[in-house]
Amino acid sequence: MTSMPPEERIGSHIKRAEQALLAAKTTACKPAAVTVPQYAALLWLAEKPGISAAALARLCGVTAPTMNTVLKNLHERGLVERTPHEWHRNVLETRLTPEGRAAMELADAGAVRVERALAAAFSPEEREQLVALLGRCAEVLDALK
Amino acid sequence: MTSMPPEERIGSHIKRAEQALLAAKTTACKPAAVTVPQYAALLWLAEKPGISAAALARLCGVTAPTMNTVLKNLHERGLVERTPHEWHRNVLETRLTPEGRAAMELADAGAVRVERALAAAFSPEEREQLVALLGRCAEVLDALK
DNA sequence: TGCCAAGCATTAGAACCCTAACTACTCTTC
DNA sequence: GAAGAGTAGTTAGGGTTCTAATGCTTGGCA
Repeated sequence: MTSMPPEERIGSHIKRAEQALLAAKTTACKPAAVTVPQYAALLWLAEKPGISAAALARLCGVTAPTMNTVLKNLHERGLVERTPHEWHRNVLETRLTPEGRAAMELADAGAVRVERALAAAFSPEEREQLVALLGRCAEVLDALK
Repeated sequence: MTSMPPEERIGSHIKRAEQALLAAKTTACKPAAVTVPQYAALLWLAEKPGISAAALARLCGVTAPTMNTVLKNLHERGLVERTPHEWHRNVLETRLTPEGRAAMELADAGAVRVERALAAAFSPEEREQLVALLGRCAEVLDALK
């Protein structure tokens, strides 16, 4: 009595691929003892040292409170340090510690391995198609908001 | 110093599409006052009344403890009922209540609306391509496990 | 000068999701 | 009949995610 069978729902295929991706990245990040969101934050921090938590949240596609908890966990483990900004007393500048950089590089090696394996499964044209089609998905769904 | 730019990572495009999908479905489920995972559980329960929580978890692609918490929330709100199985005393049969069915139908209307809008953005050939490419993604990533 | 909008950080509360571990029951096999 | 395998349910604990709300600082504007 269902109005639309699961197989015909494009969303279920997107979700399935994303689940597999998350699982693969989780195991890839395991040697570094960080989670996937933690790795994402560390990766952006390596590229933009001293960024604010709010800006980092935007880059990672999460909300500020979410990034707050991620950074809290990273800070408790000594992977990042947070120092007050010179002028904007309210802003905390976040940076990688040496341990944080090491963890990021270890996790990145695993993540890149996953990405390379994924990319290797497609021809350059297929890759381009896939990215384009996914982009249109995001566009349509965002417009639906 | 990053080994691979984000734009070249197929995974980031998959994640982006999935995020947009989740956001769209979340708003679509809002009139029924259920979350997306709750809607997924209700949808399968409508199709397979009396299913066990473990089997439902497998259908929804989550673990048994996760489904346990989802069902607990649904049960507290009176959307599902759970009765002991006749023979297998250990099994709890889960069924929709009338309120649960109403919520499912309301949420399903919104979810189908999202799926139709998504499908309308592609030609039949493109749709087929997208599903095939996503399937290959899941396959490759699962093999990586 | 003083007010106010904007941005940053944080807390609280709810929900989801996982792994790990434990308990209970059924069914098969010896 | 009894041991073991398999399945179901649950608890515990850590982590991520959201919305809503609060407090703080800064900079623009009257």
